[in-house]
Amino acid sequence: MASDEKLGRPTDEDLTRRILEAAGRLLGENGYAGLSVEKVAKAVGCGKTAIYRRYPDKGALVAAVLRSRVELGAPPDTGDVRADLLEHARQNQRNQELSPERVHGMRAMFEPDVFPALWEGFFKHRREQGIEIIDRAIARGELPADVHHDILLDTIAGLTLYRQSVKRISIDERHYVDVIDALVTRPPRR
Amino acid sequence: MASDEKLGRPTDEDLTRRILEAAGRLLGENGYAGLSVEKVAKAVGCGKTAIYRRYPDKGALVAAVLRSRVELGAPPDTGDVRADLLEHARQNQRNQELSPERVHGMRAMFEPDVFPALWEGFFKHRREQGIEIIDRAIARGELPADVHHDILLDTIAGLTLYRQSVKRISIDERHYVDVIDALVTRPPRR
DNA sequence: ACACATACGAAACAGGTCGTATCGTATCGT
DNA sequence: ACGATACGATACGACCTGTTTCGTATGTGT
Repeated sequence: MASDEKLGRPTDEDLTRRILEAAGRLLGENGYAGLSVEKVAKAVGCGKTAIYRRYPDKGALVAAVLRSRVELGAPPDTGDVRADLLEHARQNQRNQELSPERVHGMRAMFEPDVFPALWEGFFKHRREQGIEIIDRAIARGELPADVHHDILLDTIAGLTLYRQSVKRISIDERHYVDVIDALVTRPPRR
Repeated sequence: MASDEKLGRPTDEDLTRRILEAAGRLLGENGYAGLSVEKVAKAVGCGKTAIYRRYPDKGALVAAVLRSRVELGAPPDTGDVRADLLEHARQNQRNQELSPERVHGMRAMFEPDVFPALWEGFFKHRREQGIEIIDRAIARGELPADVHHDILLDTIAGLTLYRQSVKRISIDERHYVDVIDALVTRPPRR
């Protein structure tokens, strides 16, 4: 039995890092369609083999790039639902906030070959964190028991998504506060 | 001088219609990347020439498909801002409401070669209609003069976008009413 | 009737891309 | 030393984009 170590030459993790870095840069510059695996290999100075061994196809590579640039920290728990939702919104914004060129990267999440992996690895998790925030608020009596979790969360998430991916403009924290205040004061019901 | 008629054989408008129809169907089935101009030509029974004469590239073709399926009716003017915004939101939803397979078509709007044409031909126009609704509401005293037009409109538009393109679920009219009510009651300020 | 201008379908083309396969070589554990 | 795997290089088939060329069809102006 001896060891759990894998046999053979180990995968070069530093190479993995460089692949994701270069792919991210090229994705930001040229968009999903303009990104070619061959260019990534060229930029890194490796062969296509190294890339295809790690990711089954281009979509998986791009999904990995996006996930590597996203944070999935613990959901905030300040005791105040407005503060929690504000931090939740901030996290949304940070995860989507890319430099102007890289808006292409963000939009790549809608590619049919990219989205499913991102839903499983990211959106689902984010939703669960939001649900937690709201459930705690209900328990504290800050929100009515029949509040519509998803509508409330999707409104906040949608504002960021629309701004970043359509209009390419970030949102002032003050405006998040206004929208969250409105939604908490008159919450959508089931 | 005589006539304004164009010289030569006139463009076959029925063929144009069939091209957009077939392109829309294939786009819905296979997404943007899975759509090929050659397949469209094959489906229609025409040559690629006929397509490239109408649209300079694949992106323009897809943009034309999306615009052909979108309504840009007059902005509602009921005298009540809540009713106007609800109709505005309904229009958003109708414009994005595609059968499940066709969610691919919707997402194609984020393609770098498609988006610019759609911004000019659609989003900009929709925004102007929303601004009009809000300005009339301010004039009637239903909204404060320092309301933040874009944040209010983007919140409504974002909810639909997030739901349709990320979660693929339509929104009950009742929930639009709730969200709009909250936003009008405590509007985001400048 | 006839010339002209344009649209049409078919086909070939160059350039790029994806993803696979095949080399020989390098680097690990046993 | 040996087996197993990663690595770089290269070639490959299949497909796609967008251009061009050809002969043909269909309109207008004289």
